[in-house]
Amino acid sequence: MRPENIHVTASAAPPGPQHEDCRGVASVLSRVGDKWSVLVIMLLIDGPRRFNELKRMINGISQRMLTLTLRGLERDGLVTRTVYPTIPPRVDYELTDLGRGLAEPVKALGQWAFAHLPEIEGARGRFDARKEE
Amino acid sequence: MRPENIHVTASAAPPGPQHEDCRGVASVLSRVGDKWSVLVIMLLIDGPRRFNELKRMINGISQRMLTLTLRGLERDGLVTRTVYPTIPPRVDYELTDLGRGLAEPVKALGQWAFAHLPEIEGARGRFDARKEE
DNA sequence: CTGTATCCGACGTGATACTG
DNA sequence: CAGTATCACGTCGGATACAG
Repeated sequence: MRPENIHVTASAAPPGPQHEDCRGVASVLSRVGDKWSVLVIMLLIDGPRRFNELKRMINGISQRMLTLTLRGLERDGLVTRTVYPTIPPRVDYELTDLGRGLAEPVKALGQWAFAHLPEIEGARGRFDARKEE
Repeated sequence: MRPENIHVTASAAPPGPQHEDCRGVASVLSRVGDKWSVLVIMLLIDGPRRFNELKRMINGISQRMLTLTLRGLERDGLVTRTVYPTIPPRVDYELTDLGRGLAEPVKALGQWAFAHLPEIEGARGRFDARKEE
């Protein structure tokens, strides 16, 4: 997210530019669009998880991506990272209140998506079919 | 969006894999994460718009990206594209019922993001500050 | 006006190897 | 176990030029 000018948030019409809080909003939206972030949030909803625990649950994510995803979530204050200096080391990730708050609208969106999947996939099919003559 | 295995949707816990509708859900979520798509949807909420009208309203989007974004939305059945074979040509884009439906949870998410921007940016600032010693 | 085609650099992502 | 570092590759996105 590094666009320069955007003019929305819930506005419209030709009148003119609005604010630039949109950039911030956009950065949050893109986190939702991020494949792994949403997944991780969902998995953390009912309690803290360890690193490899998450890795196994997701199946298909690389170590690298999981690390980056968790860092991003931590940076945004959505999850906490607590290290137990035992050996072997143990790190727990847990949703913050903020994270749990975000989970709600995200779930709503997910449910909408799930409910309308047939329509969307149908539309895609028709669109694609029409294009290849 | 071409991951292979994901195990969520609203689930959790170690139990086991779920379905693979998640891939579909993920594809919808990534559309929301897409910077431009959400913007365009918001702009179309109160009526149809022409191509260049959208282009001007967004300011910063390239012609290419606007075209691609609109194609994507059209493909998913979220917007309709109607061509008036006048000269010069005129093309209107309008939200479908499905598109308007999607706009709702998206707005909810946008409002949450807007409301919690301060917290998030604060968290980011603290996180970044801590890292550079 | 509304696109499509091409070039090209920037970034995201997975695979792999190595460290505390 | 929980990361970091490096590399190689593919895609995304902007700029530009051109077409209907």
